[in-house]
Amino acid sequence: MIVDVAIPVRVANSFHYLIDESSARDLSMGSVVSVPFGSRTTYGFVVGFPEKAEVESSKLKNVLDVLVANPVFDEQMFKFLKWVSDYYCHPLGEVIATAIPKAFWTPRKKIAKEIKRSPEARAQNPLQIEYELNPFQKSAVESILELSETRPYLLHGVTGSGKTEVYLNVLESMIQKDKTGIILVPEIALTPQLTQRFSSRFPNQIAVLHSDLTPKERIQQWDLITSGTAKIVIGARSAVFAPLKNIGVIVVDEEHETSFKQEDSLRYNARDLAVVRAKLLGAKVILGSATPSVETYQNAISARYVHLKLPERVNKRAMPKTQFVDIKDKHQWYSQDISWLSRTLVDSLSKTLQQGQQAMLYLNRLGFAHFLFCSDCGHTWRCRNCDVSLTYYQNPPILKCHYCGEQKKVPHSCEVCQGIRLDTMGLGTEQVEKTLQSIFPKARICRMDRGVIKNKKDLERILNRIHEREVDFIIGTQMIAKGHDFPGIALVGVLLADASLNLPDFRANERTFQVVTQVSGRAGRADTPGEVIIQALNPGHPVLLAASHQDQEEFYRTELATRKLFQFPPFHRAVMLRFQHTNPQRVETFANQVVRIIQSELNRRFPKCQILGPTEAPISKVKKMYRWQCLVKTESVKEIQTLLKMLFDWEKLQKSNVKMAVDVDPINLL
DNA sequence: AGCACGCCGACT
DNA sequence: GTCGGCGTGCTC
Repeated sequence: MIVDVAIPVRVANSFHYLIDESSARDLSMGSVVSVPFGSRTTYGFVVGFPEKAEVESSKLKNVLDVLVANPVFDEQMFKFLKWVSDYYCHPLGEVIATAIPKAFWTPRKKIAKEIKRSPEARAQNPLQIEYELNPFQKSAVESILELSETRPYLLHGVTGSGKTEVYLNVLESMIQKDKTGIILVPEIALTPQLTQRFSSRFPNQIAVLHSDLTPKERIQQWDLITSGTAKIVIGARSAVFAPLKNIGVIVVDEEHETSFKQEDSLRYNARDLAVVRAKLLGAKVILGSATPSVETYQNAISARYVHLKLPERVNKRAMPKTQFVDIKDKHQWYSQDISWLSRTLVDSLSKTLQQGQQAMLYLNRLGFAHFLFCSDCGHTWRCRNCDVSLTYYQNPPILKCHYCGEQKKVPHSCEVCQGIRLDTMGLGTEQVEKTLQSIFPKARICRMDRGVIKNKKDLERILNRIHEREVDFIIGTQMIAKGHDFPGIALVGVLLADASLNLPDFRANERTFQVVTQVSGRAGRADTPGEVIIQALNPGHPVLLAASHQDQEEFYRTELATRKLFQFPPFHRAVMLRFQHTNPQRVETFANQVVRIIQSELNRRFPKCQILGPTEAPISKVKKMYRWQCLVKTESVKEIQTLLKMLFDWEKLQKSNVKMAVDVDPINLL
């Protein structure tokens, strides 16, 4: 007999093997087998039983062993995995290996009989508070449970409007109907509160999957899922593949977050896959956000999705008051040499401190300063492997590359002219902390960024200190914008609000709008409305105005008009082709060749498709590899797929050793 | 992705 | 003379 085996390698096709009838009897779709592959032995997944082989039968080798006879995926899951493989143009074997990692199906010596609880589940709160749903929440839940509706839902609610409570109620109803659910969150290690709320509402029925688990914990959680003990899976993007049976709903919380996109190997977007998987299963899918992605928003207003709104904060907390400071204006500066901090903000900080309240400052840059330079000759320190400047850290004193991680000691003199007058430029969170500490010597200041928070424990410790009011000022990067519940923030300051508006990325406006809205939403307490101060070079920028007035419709209207005009997503689909090689000449030549071929093919078959580039990538060198890229834009997914299939043939024809990677629906254009 | 095969530089 | 560098090509 012949079996079709998908092997986790970077080769598009699957491979045929021979197996004798008796061994084949306990084999089925989804079994794992061990096979000879070239000069080595590897494993693969059985994906078919073809009548006859496509290659001459003398070439066929025998299956060596059946590793797992019991299928590791069922028919429905296979359909999904196949879809993923086709859509992202990624080898099926690698897709399966990504979805169902080796650790989970590798036969284990003893299967734990007693059900072990995850740390999250153990920390359950026995006190279960029943919340009264407000009318908006109530009607959202009813609408989602409406059986005849099959479209995805956008649950669009301002910060603090009680989206989680809606998820909980929907889940409750699903569990009653003996169905299960998946909750996808961006970086679960950073959202202990959400997990706790679910654990206390559904004791002993939760499995948690995220990157901070030990291998052992991970397997335990997986066992909870496959054994049917866990009815609800909470996890980061890979949880979209969770092998739950009878899924009734998939929730994507903070659906606009870019961390749902995997940026290496199989470049999938878990939010999009949630929609696809739910559709294949006939399950409900809920995308929740206070600041939906432009793609999702367009789907909602065009009625492809059901648009549910939660316009009110729970307990009717007032929205914060916002004021802008024009930081170009020297009169606004706190002092002559501190141009990034305004008197207005310092005054408000000082008031907040006096009143015993907490303030939060947002700046999206790690370290002390953007780069180090020599005041004598102008030399700047850059990474040897990547075409970027090295970030200057003061504590401990190092120069570090944010792309490859390489670091070195801070020099005392210039490596070019031996001058010793070294200086820094560009602001980072370390510097903000240091400066504020000198202005407010008594203030208790903490930083929240990747520099100080390495894991879940660090985060929990800092969150606890904030909750216990052991901290007055919190300085942070993106991390503070991400859905943590800070009950006592009276003041929020955004230091350089327009820094991110000028990135070479068609989503620069969207990102800025989202982060400013989200950070602003942290301000305000149950009893007092909060205050937001936005410092910017161009404080009148419509994106900042829209974010501060919470005038969302205005933002989406203008942004959608721009996207339409320039034929960007969501009106056109995009595929990024990335070329990499250690030799800059060869990448350039190859990228140009490929683009020329695509261009002629497009002219002939898909005149509406267009191709931009090739251009050198904005970060032209990373880890010693020179990077070129081009962007293909098309109106239909089908065209994209046809195009990509052709591309693979070309790639083979070229026999080039320049690496070409395909990124369907790219998020990161750098 | 691995892994082997193959053709050029510095070592006992 | 060999060890090993990584460029190239293939895997049912």
